[in-house]
Amino acid sequence: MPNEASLFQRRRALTAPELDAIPWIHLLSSQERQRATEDLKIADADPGEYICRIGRPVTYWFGVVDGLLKMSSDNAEGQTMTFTGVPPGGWFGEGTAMKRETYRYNIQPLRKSRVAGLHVDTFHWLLDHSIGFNRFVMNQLNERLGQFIAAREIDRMTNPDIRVARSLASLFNATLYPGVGEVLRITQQELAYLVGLSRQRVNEALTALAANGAIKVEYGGLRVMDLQALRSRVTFR
DNA sequence: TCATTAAATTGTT
DNA sequence: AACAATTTAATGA
Repeated sequence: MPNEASLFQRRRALTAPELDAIPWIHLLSSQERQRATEDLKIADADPGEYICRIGRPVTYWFGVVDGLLKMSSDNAEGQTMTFTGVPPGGWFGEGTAMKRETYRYNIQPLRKSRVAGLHVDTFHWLLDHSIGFNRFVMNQLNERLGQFIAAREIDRMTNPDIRVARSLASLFNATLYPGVGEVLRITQQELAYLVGLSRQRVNEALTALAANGAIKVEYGGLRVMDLQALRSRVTFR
């Protein structure tokens, strides 16, 4: 069984474009950036592999460079409950990293992904030294709070079309996931896992959303045409 | 670079 | 859950 300890055994340094794509790197001074760059690691993660597990002590603050991850936890009955997906540009675990506690959820790739990691000690060093970094983390926490409130609302939705629409709107959050852009790379099967519907039903919902002009369905991905419509549309058909 | 083949994804029942 | 149709990725000349 692979675990997070083995993940960064396959690590390597980041290439220049990979480094450039990290949203917070540009907020640092040259000195801070140098320290962060020296510590940053990147690794390929396979589907099902654990990037972090509930209860394990925090060792890294993680970011998605490429691919798609899912954040989940296990409830009392042992059932797995998926909270959300994490698309490219997303960084997570800052709350736990700040408190140096143990992870509160499991993170696994839905497909082959490239994951970057910053050691928790370096994370704290940046918190102690960089105002730009603090601003990023604060903004991140604030946005995520909004996400979790939205997620609770989504859970109460019974209409599958609306569930899919709102979930998509969350994944297209430009602040939390700056790597996504216009096109979200996600298959209908992957989206089905995230929203907890069958692939068929997701396909039907996507067709309806496309008919409304909110998105365009592409092979292996979705293009946003009207993000507001995804967020606010109350009913379809 | 192009043609062929395999694999992945989508649309539908 | 199964199937056909479509798109992409991989392979090799």
